[in-house]
Amino acid sequence: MSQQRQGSTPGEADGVPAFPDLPEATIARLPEYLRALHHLAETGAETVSSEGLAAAAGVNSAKLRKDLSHLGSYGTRGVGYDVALLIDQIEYILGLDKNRAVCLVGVGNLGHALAGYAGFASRGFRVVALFDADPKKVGERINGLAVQHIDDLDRVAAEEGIAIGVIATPPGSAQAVADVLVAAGVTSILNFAPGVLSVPPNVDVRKVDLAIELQILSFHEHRKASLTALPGGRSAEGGNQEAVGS
Amino acid sequence: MSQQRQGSTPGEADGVPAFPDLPEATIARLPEYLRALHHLAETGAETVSSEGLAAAAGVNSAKLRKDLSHLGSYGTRGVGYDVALLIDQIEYILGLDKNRAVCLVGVGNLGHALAGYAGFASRGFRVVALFDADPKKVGERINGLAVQHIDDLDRVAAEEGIAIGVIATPPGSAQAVADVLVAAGVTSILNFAPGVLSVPPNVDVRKVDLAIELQILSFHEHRKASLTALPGGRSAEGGNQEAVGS
DNA sequence: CGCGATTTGTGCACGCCTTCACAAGCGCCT
DNA sequence: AGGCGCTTGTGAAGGCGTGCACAAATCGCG
Ligand SMILES: NC(=O)c1ccc[n+]([C@@H]2O[C@H](COP(=O)([O-])OP(=O)(O)OC[C@H]3O[C@@H](n4cnc5c(N)ncnc54)[C@H](O)[C@@H]3O)[C@@H](O)[C@H]2O)c1
Ligand SMILES: NC(=O)c1ccc[n+]([C@@H]2O[C@H](COP(=O)([O-])OP(=O)(O)OC[C@H]3O[C@@H](n4cnc5c(N)ncnc54)[C@H](O)[C@@H]3O)[C@@H](O)[C@H]2O)c1
Repeated sequence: MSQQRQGSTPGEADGVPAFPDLPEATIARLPEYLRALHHLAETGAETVSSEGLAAAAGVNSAKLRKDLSHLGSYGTRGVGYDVALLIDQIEYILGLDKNRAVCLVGVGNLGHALAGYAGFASRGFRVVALFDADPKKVGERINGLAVQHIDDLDRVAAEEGIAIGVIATPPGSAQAVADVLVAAGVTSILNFAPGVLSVPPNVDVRKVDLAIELQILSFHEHRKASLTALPGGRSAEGGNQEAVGS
Repeated sequence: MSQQRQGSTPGEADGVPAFPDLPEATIARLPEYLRALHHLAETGAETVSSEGLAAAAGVNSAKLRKDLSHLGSYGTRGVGYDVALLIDQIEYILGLDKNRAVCLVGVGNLGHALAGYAGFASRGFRVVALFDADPKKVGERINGLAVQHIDDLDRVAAEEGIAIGVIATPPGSAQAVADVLVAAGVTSILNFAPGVLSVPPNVDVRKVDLAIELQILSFHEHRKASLTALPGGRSAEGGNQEAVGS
């Protein structure tokens, strides 16, 4: 009710707590901090300094402090951050305490691997439904979950309260599947099919394209090769030489 | 004008052509332009305007023009860009004309899917070797390629000239595998295991973490939910397609 | 009780990236 | 041949993110 922009503590038992608008870059790093924190917690650490956590997450310590400062003051000067408390905070901000329901569309080569992936459940998500358009796939059970026909998506999504959908179909079907998901009320999509999806502005799309990742790496290979080729004149590329630098 | 070494065509028979240092953000988008261009080429388009290509790639047209301008002037004012020429240009810059050899380590749930993925070959990469530490997996054939023991990685990488490695092992093994790859002369790594890899500065690492992607989506779900819970006001303005590549 | 060691939180400056707006260039039509 | 419409390429401005450097805050200890 009294949600002023000055609300401060998010753990507030006030129904709808103040929601800080974090920079997008910060949001993208929070999951990495969270993973590092869980790892620390398992090793028994109770507190951690910004320096230590930054190292575990692979970032600059100043950046980490600034990121964490955006979600409130949860550190103690001279001591560090309380690991358990920080985990709760980040999980709250990311909305992971909701144990969100996720559905997966396209149980092919990749979808099969995703459906059996334990890393989802351990990080705050429940895969509650699998869909495919191929009648031969429907009924197949993966990890105790039966593949359903995509025509049932609308109904199942409503029943299970699914807000996040994962697309693992061929590129040609991705837009159609996205349309089905959106029509079913899904407002977040993770897309593995190469290509651009068109969705309403209230729907968030993130894409994962392995070929793009490899092509970026390839660029740097190309760049590195052209650099090493400059001084010597060796036409590299193909023969592999040992690591230079430290 | 301000640049001194510029204007060199890629097909230059000069051995080592000038290599423009593109902004990292531009590099990350080139693969998306390339995919869109291939799609256009298949539909028979000979030229495309910055507006049209930008729409196909899901970006702003000014951004696209600036990106392309970094690799030279390959457009024609009043007409647009020559599709075939631009494809060649981008593929050259990304080093895709080399048809790079890639190896995959960890033929488990995910690795199996990756090994059978046709999207690598069609986008400029050859998966030439599969490795695993499990004796039961060694010898298994996937897509005509036999799984080899990771102890052979060093030898095979040298034979095949492998510069790019993909890690699909459990997180606990990822660092050890990275060390093996680096020792074998691999200078680019795509890592699917959650966690931070430590590698020499001349080695590039890109990571793909599905849980992170979902958690970012979860944050936006949380944000959207808290907005609709507030008294009226602004409905989410939301970004369209955002792709934050690492 | 006060002091020094330690670590957080942040003001600030810098550089990168995005976006706008428009002059320059090109082809086509008259 | 000349003008007109279209599109590229780019200067400039603004915004965002990063990293430095330091004051403020806290704890432990004498
Ligand atoms: N396999 C990989 O390692 C890999 C890696 C990166 C990206 N991808 C991408 O992921 C997607 C899936 O790849 P894959 O190898 O699993 O392909 P696949 O052909 O093995 O599986 C696709 C599945 O989607 C189903 N499908 C097709 N149209 C559908 C529709 N309209 N509705 C519901 N289901 C439908 C098919 O029945 C099939 O089961 C592709 O876009 C591919 O480019 C795959
Ligand atoms: N399965 C998925 O959909 C999925 C999704 C996202 C991320 N991941 C990540 O990808 C990785 C692999 O996942 P998975 O489900 O395929 O696991 P998995 O257990 O099915 O497969 C792992 C494979 O790696 C092999 N391996 C283990 N140690 C090795 C070593 N030192 N050298 C070589 N090979 C070794 C194992 O023998 C096994 O075959 C994990 O880190 C996981 O977190 C998986």
